[in-house]
Amino acid sequence: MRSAVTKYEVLCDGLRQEIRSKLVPGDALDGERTLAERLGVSRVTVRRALDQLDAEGLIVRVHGSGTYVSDAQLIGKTLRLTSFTDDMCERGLEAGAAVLISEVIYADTDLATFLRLESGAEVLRLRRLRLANETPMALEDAFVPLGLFPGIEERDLTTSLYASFSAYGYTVDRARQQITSAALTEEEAKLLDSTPGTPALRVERVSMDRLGQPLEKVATIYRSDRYHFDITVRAHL
Amino acid sequence: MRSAVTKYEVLCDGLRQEIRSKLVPGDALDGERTLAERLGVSRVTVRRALDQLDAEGLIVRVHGSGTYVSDAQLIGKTLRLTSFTDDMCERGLEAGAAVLISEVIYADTDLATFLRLESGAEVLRLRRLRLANETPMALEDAFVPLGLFPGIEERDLTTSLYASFSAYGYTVDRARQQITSAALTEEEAKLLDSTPGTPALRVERVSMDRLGQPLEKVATIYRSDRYHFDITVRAHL
DNA sequence: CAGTGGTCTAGACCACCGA
DNA sequence: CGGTGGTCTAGACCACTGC
Repeated sequence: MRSAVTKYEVLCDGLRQEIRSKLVPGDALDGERTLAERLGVSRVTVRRALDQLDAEGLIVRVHGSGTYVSDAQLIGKTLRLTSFTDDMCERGLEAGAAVLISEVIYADTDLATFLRLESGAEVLRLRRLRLANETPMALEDAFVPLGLFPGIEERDLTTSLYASFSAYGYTVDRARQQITSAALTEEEAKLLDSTPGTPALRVERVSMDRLGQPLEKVATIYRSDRYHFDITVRAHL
Repeated sequence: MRSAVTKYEVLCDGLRQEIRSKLVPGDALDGERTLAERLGVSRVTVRRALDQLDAEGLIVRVHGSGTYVSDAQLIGKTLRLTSFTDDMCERGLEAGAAVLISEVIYADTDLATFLRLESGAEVLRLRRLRLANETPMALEDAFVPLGLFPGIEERDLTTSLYASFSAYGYTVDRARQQITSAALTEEEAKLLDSTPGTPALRVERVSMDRLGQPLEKVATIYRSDRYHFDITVRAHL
């Protein structure tokens, strides 16, 4: 847990707390000027905090009327990028991974393009079975450039890759995902404890840091009876 | 096209233009103070515009160094809620719809919960085949509360429902989507010009306005060989 | 009409980067 | 060190809501 440092972060946390504990959906918050005075900050700072809560969907601001607590439970929080591990945590399950293949390969032109490398560059290929409470959920093929993460193949690969990345000073900021569906092959079905031909979700993801540097390319097959995507998308940008 | 009214919107558009036309990824923008002076606005306003572009992934700000154009093409634009019609437009295809069923039904408890109605309330059920350039892409079942949209069943239902909504003063602000996969049934396969058992993407969506009022519930089956989801998700928030 | 949120300003100080 | 972005302020005016 990192503590908030800026005033608006503190304010945000405080308001979140207040909303969760004292208020119910539909309740009005204090006006911006009132909040500013009560908390000893400027109105601009209050607004910045409220902007944040608005973006999170916790509050609704109505021009000329006031600021209200929204139906938080109706607004899925997901739209946020999460790792498989976080994902399972949120569902109250324990994430695990069994490493099936861990090998150093040389990027073909296709992979090199995705990861912005020269073709032939060294890449760790990591094939893992992802588990939730010991149950197979997904089959994952990750490709990680060794140029960025030298020696990563020696680390513990049964947990979140994102955690390992941060040991090298890289943080995943965003990811581009492509979601399709496909029938399970015989091998996939065997590993996922299912039957061949069953429809499954196939997700290809390229994760990047804040500067757009690709950190990994992952292809994952999810058992669609055990996993689905829950996303909230917004219109205004 | 609606024209921008506020200064920061104008600024945003101007900067977007400049980035697209004069600059390439990696180029530095003018400093915030320089921009403010050049454009005759305050620095706060400049920052607000830059915040916007940052959120869109068009620029990268580096503390102590400067603001730079990011690799725009690597950052998928989608994360924005789009209607099928918009979606097809963006891909350069012409969207169409063939109405298969249009009937008034009474909400069962399940549907009533999703749409926040009392069970038994009147709802328009609209089953449509969605087309792109005449080719079947998806099969859609939409449920629209007639209490909010009286007489909507008399309107042109071969285009975007979202457009009809705005005629009633409602705008879709966000939607909660659940993405799974399923095998095509015989009926679905027939309509989609495919074969039964083929894996397809199944999306359930509840669209809401800014206040969280549910406007429609839609279940859609996409031919996964012709359609996939392309989304960019972000970590920070 | 008074009170709300929305926009905008001019100026201050801090933290960080690179020469 | 100077220049950059990041945070914060006090105060102004506008647009909208609801009585």
